[in-house]
Amino acid sequence: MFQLIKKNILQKSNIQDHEMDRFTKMLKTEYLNKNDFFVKQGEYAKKIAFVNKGLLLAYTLNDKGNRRVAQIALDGYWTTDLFSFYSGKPSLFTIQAQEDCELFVLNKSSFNDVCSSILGIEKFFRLLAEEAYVYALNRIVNAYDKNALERYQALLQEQANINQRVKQKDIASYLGIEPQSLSRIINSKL
Amino acid sequence: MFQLIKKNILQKSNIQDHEMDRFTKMLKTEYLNKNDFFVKQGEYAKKIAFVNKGLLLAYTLNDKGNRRVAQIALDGYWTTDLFSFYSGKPSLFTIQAQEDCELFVLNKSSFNDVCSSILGIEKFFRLLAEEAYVYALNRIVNAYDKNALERYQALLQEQANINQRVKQKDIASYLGIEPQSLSRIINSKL
DNA sequence: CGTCTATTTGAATGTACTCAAAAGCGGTGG
DNA sequence: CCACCGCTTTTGAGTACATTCAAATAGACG
Repeated sequence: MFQLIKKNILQKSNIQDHEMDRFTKMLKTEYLNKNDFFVKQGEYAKKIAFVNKGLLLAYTLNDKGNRRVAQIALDGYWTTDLFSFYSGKPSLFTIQAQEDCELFVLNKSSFNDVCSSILGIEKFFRLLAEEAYVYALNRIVNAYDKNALERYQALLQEQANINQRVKQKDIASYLGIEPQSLSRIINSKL
Repeated sequence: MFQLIKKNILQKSNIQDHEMDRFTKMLKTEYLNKNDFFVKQGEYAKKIAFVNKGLLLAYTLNDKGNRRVAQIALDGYWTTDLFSFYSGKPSLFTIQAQEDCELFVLNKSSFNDVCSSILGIEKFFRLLAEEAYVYALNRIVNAYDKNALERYQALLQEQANINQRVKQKDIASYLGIEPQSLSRIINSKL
């Protein structure tokens, strides 16, 4: 049941078996149906989720009322509105299931508990956040220095099968372009 | 001597006085002259620095050989090439002093030591990374949904005096535009 | 003072956007 | 089971914001 999350954690931090067991006992399994919300923009993110199976998108509504996809969370990813989760302020993003999902969830107090009481878990989440930051910083640089085609190709390189699971318009949004533009890019490459 | 860094840490994590003393004893003070390098792209980031005084820029060279400024580190900021520091691989960014700097520095083993041995320091760095990630994610969304003028205004809002310390061309680079464009933006607002 | 770099200004260009509409696809109900 | 409806993707034409190339001016540093 917990193979994926255990593997995920052990990649970054050495956790003893008995500590890992204590950790997994704190997890609550939650199921979301396609289009269900994990958190809505403006509400409060009280939980953090490991995606054991499924797919969620984190997006904001921009000035024109369109989605801007900030994050694509596939199996093996952690997701929440981190700003809200950790500041207690309203969420900046809506996080919505794009497929039926199986999540392992920690609420805020469980999260704080496991961080402070289980040796190695706080370190795991530090490394997770650092890695996410490194990745985000590179997205910023690419947003400015790469054109839409290059960004699309780079994404396919990382996540070869993403266009089989994520709608083209959502990939476009994630890449910072309009769906029409991505369509043109894809159909003019020949 | 350590007021600024103590304040910085206590904002995120409760650290006992004696632990804080142990922590500050691990710090090495380093001075950089203007234009000195903290780390160069392609080399190895072996240290992480708290900027007690001064200003550094982190940038990469893009395909055309131009700087792309990814990060502006003023007094009170932490900086390093986090990717290199934590993976041991070559740096993606060059970090260079733009003013004479006073830094408090930890090498990798000191950093790992203080994280694992001082209660609250690992938590501090987790929260620091999480906050940086949240900030970066918002920069991505703004890169895509705001135009150059809006991004410039938002930056001035956050860091009102940044244009007195950072060259216009470096601000332009940080905002993802060419120096000519920022010049036009500034001089056509009237 | 002279040189090098930064900033400003001009004109032409290009990438992606906007508005618009057609075609394709998928789910739902008659 | 097929017809319909809504949403996604494609395609076209005109537009806009920022870029590129170019050159002049201003400013900083030795």
